[in-house]
Amino acid sequence: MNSSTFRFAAGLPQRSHRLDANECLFVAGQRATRLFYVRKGAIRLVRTLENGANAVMHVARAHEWVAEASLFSDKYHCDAFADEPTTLVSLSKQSLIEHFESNGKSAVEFARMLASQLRALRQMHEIVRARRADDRVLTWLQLRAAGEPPALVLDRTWTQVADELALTREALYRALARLRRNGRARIDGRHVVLQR
Amino acid sequence: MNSSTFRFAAGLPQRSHRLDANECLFVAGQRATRLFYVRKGAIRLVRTLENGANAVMHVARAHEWVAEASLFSDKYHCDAFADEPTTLVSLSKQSLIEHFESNGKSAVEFARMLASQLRALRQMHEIVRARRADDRVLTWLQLRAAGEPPALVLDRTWTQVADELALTREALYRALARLRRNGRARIDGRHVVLQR
DNA sequence: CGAAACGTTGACCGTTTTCAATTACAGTGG
DNA sequence: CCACTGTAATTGAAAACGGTCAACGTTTCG
Repeated sequence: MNSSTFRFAAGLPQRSHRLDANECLFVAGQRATRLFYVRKGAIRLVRTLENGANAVMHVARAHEWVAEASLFSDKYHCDAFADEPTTLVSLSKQSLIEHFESNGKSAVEFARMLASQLRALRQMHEIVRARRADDRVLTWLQLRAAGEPPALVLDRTWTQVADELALTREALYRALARLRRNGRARIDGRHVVLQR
Repeated sequence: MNSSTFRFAAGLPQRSHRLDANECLFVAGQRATRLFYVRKGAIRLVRTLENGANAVMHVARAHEWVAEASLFSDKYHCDAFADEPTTLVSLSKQSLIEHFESNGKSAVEFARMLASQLRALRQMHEIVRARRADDRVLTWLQLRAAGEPPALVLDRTWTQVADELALTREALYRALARLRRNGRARIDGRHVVLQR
């Protein structure tokens, strides 16, 4: 997903944007003429349901595109708000599509990025479908660990990991404690070594 | 996702395949030279983790592609098995990529399909992240309902819905019963009308 | 026709959430 | 340099919720 740089958009005119926390980037129904890329911060995509409830559809973080799908639709179908102070760049959809259509290699690059996001999301989706916290945590660690024995160093806080796994941080800490007790993993701060 | 027909692959040489239930389509590590499309049945993509555990990464059903991501990688990174008797067609990756690179419009079509899958999956992902069964069910129904009052007719069994929502069917029925009791929805067989 | 799957509900059990409290640490302003 | 504030990390106890098991009627399909 970090490979989602501008390789395929090189040379196209860009605009910069800066939003404060909770500031609105666009709302559902608005004509979608530009595609956004998050430089720093995060954008929350929210869909307002018929009964007024809100469903968060996605949170686009630094180095991710915002609603790539809108590249292919006339209107945005979500509201977009900054989760925190955020800087973005944007491209004209029209010029981007024209660029792709006349430059297949760029289009393939873009498709490659979409496919990679899809693969990553499928992974997370299957993990979150697991019912027990231990399964989610262990699978997540295993998918990230490398080497013999498999090991990794976290690049974020455990609290953030808990959120990704759709667990409370308490549940995550307890799962980690169990893994440690059962000898399935050695965990020291952000360093993890899986056993067996 | 059903729009993921062969528009963008028209004219390219294709091969047909037929698998029995549990028959293997490919294994992780094998060179990925062809891209598969499910005509009928379903293909289960399984990743075997370092400790021998299996994680189902995805189930590709009729009218879906199998591991589009492998279009961009040398090797398959999952094992693929037929969930039931399944028929597929396949295309040479190389000819497909060449086709895309020289024909931007087709590449954009392909990207459009990937983006639509991504959007759909993000939706389901956010739903499954919800902790309470009622929230998952209600959000799922609201996203599908249309009209005034919002209503829908299921195109599948409630058991299949339960699986999509990562709930047991019992939990789903109880959630439906609660929605009915609270007056949030009128449910009769596969017909649902949301209230308020 | 019979078996398998679907639909539905109750009781009980296991796991997670919630609430609460404590320690540790990093950044901030006086 | 230090008290001060906010967040992360950690654990316990009680409450809420979904899973599992069980039972039963109904529908579907070979």
